[in-house]
Amino acid sequence: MSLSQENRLQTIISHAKEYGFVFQSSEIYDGLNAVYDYGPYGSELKKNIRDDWWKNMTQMHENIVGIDAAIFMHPTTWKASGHVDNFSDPMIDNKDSKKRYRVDHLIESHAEKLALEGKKEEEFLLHKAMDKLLSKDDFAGLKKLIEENNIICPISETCNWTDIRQFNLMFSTQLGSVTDEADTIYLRPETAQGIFVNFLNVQKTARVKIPFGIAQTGKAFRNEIVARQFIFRMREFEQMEMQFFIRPGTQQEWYEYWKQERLNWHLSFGIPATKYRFHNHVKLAHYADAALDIEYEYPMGFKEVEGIHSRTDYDLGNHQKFSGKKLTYFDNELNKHYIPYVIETSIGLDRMVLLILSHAYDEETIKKEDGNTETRVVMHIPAKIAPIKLAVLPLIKKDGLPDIAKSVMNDCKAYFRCFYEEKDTIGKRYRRQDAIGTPFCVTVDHQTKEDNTVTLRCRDSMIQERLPIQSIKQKINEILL
RNA sequence: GCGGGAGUAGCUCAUUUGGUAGAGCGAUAGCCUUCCAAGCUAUAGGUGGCGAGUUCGAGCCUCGUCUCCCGCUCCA
Repeated sequence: MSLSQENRLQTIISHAKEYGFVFQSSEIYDGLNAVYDYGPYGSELKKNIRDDWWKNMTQMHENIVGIDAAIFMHPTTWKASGHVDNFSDPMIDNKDSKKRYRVDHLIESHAEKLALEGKKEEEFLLHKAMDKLLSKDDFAGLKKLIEENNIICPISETCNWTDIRQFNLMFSTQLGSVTDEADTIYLRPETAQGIFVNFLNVQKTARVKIPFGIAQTGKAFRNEIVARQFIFRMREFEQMEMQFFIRPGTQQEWYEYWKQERLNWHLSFGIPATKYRFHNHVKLAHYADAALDIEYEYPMGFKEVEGIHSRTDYDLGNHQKFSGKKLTYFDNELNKHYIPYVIETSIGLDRMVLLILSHAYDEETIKKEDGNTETRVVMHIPAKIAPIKLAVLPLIKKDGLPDIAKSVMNDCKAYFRCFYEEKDTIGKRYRRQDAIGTPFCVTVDHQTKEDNTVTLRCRDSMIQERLPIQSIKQKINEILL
């Protein structure tokens, strides 16, 4: 690898733009922070990854079924899930220590100090003022309260504060007429809740028995404080999630099972295992009793691409509580009702796209016949998810070669994505396909007219073999499976 | 959000101390070509991220703003 790591992400971003994988959103208007669009090849790649995941999770696991839930959900969903309470606190930063605090925590700790000093009256008044301002979301008033009480940062010991900002994880909007006391609804911050609220619908209609899983892919939205590193952390992103419902008490074994199963899926793309590692969570989220990340070594270091969470009965239990509807499962073998436990596998599709781009991008130094060397930019995208599977190329655009090539194209295009091109020299066309990760090129030459054979050129090895024209379709299909 | 760096053609960059923009690659059209980007011809493409200010004159100086990268911070 001739590229230094620090330039590598930048190089990949440039390549992704130049060859139609990823564009910045609304670029003609200077873009929108941390929002990106997928271009012609990027959207194919993303779709292929999604399809492969879907096939692996549903088709290959008989006890997993899919759903496609709406992005909008009843507002109470997010109270039950814990998102409303856990992720909407006003925060303030100290400009000297650069530390960020929850405003209520900061004021509370000052109140405690007052209490310790015996200043009960002041403590009472401070609490009262804080509660009043908090209930009105009066951030300016809260900041004034902090300054008037000379509440300092415990680290820098200064009172040099930024303005107070609300970090609400969820994007909100209004459903129905705004003048009509419309309810605030949220864009889902995770797809998982669409699965949980449909638990009984799915279980009964698909007639599945525990243990079973529900899979779903779809967009989720998080108003990240800091969203960066290209498509790694976006505010609008796509998740591929599966919630696996199990008997209480069996979560450890299923946790281990899915940990291995999911890693196997990653390795099925031919990516070296050394590029992956598990990271066990020490601090657990509010819903989990065990959690780990599957991390991949991106250009910017090991980062989470997928999470495996043991979510216990937290979600179903809370939805039962908030909805008043029973969400239990009757287990015939145990002859009893229970709220199932859940193991979740949750992967970021966009992170997976970046993973593949990072893995695939290569600048090869190759020797030419005249002894000089040159650089070949090639995307080693695993064949089964490559945007284009086969490029069909007439060696030159006369002598009837294009007609034969077009017939190959027409013969294959119903089975996998093909690309036809006759412009420029054959070498140039090969390199163009390398740059977008097309694993195979078929070239029609003059010999084709004599014996109905063509050459099949492999992207990674650059080796060509001569094959009967009729065998191409089947050959590519076999490799892709 | 704080600190640092950066925004000039699709990409990589250049424009000597301010004088109204160039190159390579790429793209498009055509010619030539029997297998790995470097033949020939022509064409397209930039209100220098955007907006103000200073100046006779701003890509270059000042301010604001947007966006990207890095570090810190945050992270279900």
